[in-house]
Amino acid sequence: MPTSKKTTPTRREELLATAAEVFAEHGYRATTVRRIADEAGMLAGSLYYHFDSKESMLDEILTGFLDDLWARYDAVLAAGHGPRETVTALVTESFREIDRHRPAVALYQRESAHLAGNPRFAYLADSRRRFEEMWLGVLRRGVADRAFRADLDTRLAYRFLRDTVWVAASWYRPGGTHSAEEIARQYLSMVLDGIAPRP
Amino acid sequence: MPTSKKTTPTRREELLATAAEVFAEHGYRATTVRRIADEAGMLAGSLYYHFDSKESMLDEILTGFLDDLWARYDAVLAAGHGPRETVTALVTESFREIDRHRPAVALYQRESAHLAGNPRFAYLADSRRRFEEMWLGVLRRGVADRAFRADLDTRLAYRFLRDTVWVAASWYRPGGTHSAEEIARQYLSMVLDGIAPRP
Amino acid sequence: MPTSKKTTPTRREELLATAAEVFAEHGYRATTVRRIADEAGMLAGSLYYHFDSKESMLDEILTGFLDDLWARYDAVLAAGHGPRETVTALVTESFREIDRHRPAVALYQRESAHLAGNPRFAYLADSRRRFEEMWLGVLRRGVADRAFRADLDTRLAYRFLRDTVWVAASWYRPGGTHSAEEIARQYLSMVLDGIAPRP
Amino acid sequence: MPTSKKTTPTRREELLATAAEVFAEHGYRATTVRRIADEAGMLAGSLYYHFDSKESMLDEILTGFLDDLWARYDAVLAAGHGPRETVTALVTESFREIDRHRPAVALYQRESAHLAGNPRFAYLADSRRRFEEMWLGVLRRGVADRAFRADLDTRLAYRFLRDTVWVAASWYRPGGTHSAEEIARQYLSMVLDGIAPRP
DNA sequence: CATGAATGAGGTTTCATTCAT
DNA sequence: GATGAATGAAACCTCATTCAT
Repeated sequence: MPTSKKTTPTRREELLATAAEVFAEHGYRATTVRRIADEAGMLAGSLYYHFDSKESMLDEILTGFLDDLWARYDAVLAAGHGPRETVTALVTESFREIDRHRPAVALYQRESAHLAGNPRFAYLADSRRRFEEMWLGVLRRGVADRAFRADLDTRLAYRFLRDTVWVAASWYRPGGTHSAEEIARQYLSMVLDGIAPRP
Repeated sequence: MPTSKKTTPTRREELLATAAEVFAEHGYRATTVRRIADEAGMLAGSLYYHFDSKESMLDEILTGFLDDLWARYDAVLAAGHGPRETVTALVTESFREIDRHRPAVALYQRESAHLAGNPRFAYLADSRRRFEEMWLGVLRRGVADRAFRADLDTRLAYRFLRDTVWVAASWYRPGGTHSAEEIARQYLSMVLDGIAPRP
Repeated sequence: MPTSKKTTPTRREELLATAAEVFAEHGYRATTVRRIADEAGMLAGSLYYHFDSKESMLDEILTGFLDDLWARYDAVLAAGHGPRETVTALVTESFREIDRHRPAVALYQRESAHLAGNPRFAYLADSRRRFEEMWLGVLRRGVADRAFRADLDTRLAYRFLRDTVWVAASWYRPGGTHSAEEIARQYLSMVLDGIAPRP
Repeated sequence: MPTSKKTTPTRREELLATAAEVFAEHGYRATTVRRIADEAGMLAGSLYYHFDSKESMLDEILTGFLDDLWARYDAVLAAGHGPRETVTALVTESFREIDRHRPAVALYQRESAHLAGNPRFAYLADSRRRFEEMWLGVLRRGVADRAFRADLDTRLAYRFLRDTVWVAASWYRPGGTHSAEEIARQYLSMVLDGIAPRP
């Protein structure tokens, strides 16, 4: 019986959620601070009572998402499952994360590549590296254990998995016909077993 | 009447290639006309001798790419292969297109969603629709023909394929270790047969 | 009967002292109300319980300083000394004033010129005029009395004295190696007798 | 027949002169970019074709002045005069500099203290140090040579001279009744010999 | 007395675009 | 074909000030 930790969100959190939504829809650059303020029912200047800059909103949105994501990934990795189960759990957690933080994930997908050059967002490159290590590790172990095909190009498979999962944030809508878990199951069946029928 | 077909590229074409490169790297909004001009070794104002506007550069880049792409897709569809072969051919052509027009593809991937609302770029929504119809048609026929698994969620598989292929434009570099055809083969083996070993 | 004459300073006075310090350091314009409030350990809005506006703080600081200064100058002038003694007394009182109200003096020196146009600060121009009259009077009397050199350009000497004294507020720090009186003595010896040795 | 080296000033130089004028009159902070542009007969944004920022205008004005000043001071020092002549020459050059670069000097006087903390303006602190060394050197040599009084407090005299000279920029107007050289002569007679008659 | 939150005016800066030369 | 200079709209941000609590 999980007691909801969610107390009433602070004004900051509300505003960040609004900002994330708009950023995700139009892109960071194309989003004006005025637009966010409009959406929040205040004047553009008023946002600066809560945040230092437009960039710091972006920063907070991305770190909030990544911190949460890694906490969950770490829990999965700590469980010590076999490769197939680990892939399953990681993909499932990823789709759950899209469910929880859709705008942040879409934003991350859209902007992280060119933000990574900015010192303030160096953690994006760090995260990307951990990501790569994590997936390559799981995939290689899977190949070694014969959980995955021996001829698998793990680097390519890593990119394939990474992209496939996160791009879903661009079309996924919480409360749609499929739950995050269902989408994860479908994706996994394609990735693990392919779309061609097994004999 | 010197219509240059594939001989030396015109100055326009050179400039468009430059613009596409910069757009792809930084995003359309974040790219300044001055930056494109710098890269082309001229002043910002001088670009307006060649193009009406920044938007018209974007337009020309995207139509150039889509016209080419559809010509090739249409050729594949006209060949009348079976579903598995058609998927194979379409995916292969897609990766070849990334090879030929990488910046344009990356740009398309990044910007098409929110450009679609702009009347000038209505053709993006049209293209997207044709895309969807094409893929859904192939996939459904494949399920009917038992070329693909009976339990395949074709809408989800469509998104999966679409995203998976195009996102590759964000990391693919022509002249890397894998040719476009090799990457296509690897992707197809994952999509068609999965990463788990077949019994 | 709590009229605080010179006992514990009221909160207003404390806040004005803080404001004067910050104004003097960064200039009036460059000083934000928030900065003053920070320094005073409160929020910007809270200052408005004590003062009408940022400008009224400036006003109070400047009038406080000028009222005090003129009371002292008037006492000197009323004493009816000769020119040399009067100059000595005025310069000494000026340095004492710097000692007592350093931030206010620095502020006055820095801002009075362009504040003088503002009707609210018309008293600055008045004060400047009285200043000029006072000094010119003393210097001219001194020349007439042969207390000062016959060839003295009194207008130039006036500016020289005025500037020389007040600019000291920008580097003087109370509690330094020299007392106000000592600095006054040194200044006077330079002004009255020059830095070259007297035969 | 000194051939005027002054070719027609570039647009940049014209704009800098305008900016310096306005900065000097109202202070750097209180001066809006729009005000400068108005004075120059253009729109605020147009200034950014010529300069990176308001700060870079300030920077260029100050470096232009200081470079010129030091070139002249260095020439004086290189001449190897005795202390009294050196002081005379330095003060005279200073007043000439006020004549040439009045707004820049006024600006320097008004803003250098609090700009010095800004890394971009570190050269202000450097210049101030060289200034101090130069003056202290001359004064000490003068005391040793008996050109100046034995009891002279050289540190105090340095400040006295420094301030006295530069503050004149706040009231000096080129083309007034006194030439720069005349003012210098008067100042020097006060500083060197005092305002009291010599016996 | 003080806080937290907001306003609104105005500031600096960016940038696509124009145009005479 | 290209340059140098400018426009003008709109962006981000600052800050004195207000006010309910």
